[in-house]
Amino acid sequence: MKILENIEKKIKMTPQRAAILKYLEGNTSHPSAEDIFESVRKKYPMISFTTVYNTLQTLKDLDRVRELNIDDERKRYDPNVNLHHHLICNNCKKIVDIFIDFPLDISEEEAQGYTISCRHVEFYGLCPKCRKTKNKGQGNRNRD
Amino acid sequence: MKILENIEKKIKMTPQRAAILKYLEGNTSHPSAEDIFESVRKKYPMISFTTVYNTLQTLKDLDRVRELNIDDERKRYDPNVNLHHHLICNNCKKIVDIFIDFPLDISEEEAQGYTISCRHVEFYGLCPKCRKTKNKGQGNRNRD
DNA sequence: TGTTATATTGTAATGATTACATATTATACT
DNA sequence: AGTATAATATGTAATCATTACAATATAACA
Repeated sequence: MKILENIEKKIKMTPQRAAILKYLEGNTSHPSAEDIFESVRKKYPMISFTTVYNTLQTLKDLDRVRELNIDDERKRYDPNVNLHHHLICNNCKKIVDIFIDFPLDISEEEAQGYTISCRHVEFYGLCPKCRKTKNKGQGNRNRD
Repeated sequence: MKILENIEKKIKMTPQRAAILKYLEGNTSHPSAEDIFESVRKKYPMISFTTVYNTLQTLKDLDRVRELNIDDERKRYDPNVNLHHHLICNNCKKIVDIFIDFPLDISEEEAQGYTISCRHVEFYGLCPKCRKTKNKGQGNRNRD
């Protein structure tokens, strides 16, 4: 399901929300709240950071956005809520999707009494760009 | 390798560090910095939060501790640096270990040019205790 | 068009983590 | 054992992401 699909029926549509939704629709860059804020601000300079967080919360509640904890510095958001996994660059923090259905079933005993609701595989490594420029004093976050 | 093994040869040993190391050795509770601070403080009331963070940084640099991003509220630390995965309760944030070697190899194409250095599977769910007490206004972090 | 619930904004608060300057101390070398 | 010194501990302040809140504005619906 697309993030925008039928969303106007679920939430009150405002120009700010429309701009955030437009930015997120089909976006595979796994933006942080700040990324979203900075991008939307170009068209709506009056938008508030709080609105970005509020909208993300609303979208999370409606399962239209997934919050990722893979970046140790900030939360990242993914409008693709279908099952998939992620690969992050330890240097620039660029995240890419991994669409593989790994066998991750575990027994009840292994689950130690927990009821499991979801699974996520995180791959950590170095992206092609950072591998090339390693050992040159780099350490900057990706800003594609 | 145990966390304490040969560690005195690598770092300057102090009573504070010894207390932190003792707390971490064999600890499977995946404590936060605050957990460590509060526990160590019982014996060493003068210990500083900064010392806890500094020591954790030192241990990370020496690969004696692994920093976990699985809890969205705070970083958690694991003295077991051998390959394993984790299961977290969405309610109380209690984390348990999963010692299963899942097949997680991906092709070069699937890695999209990244050099992969490690893999981590995160399971999310509800622990037995929280499942029982659900819908009773609970929402509290685990404090075993 | 008016009403009203809901959203937006700006600012302030919070909470985790880091930076920094000063005081202390473990270690190595006489 | 005594001392030098490089590393560590401490306390406080700063930073950064995120959340709380109160006042204002507005989309949706009658």
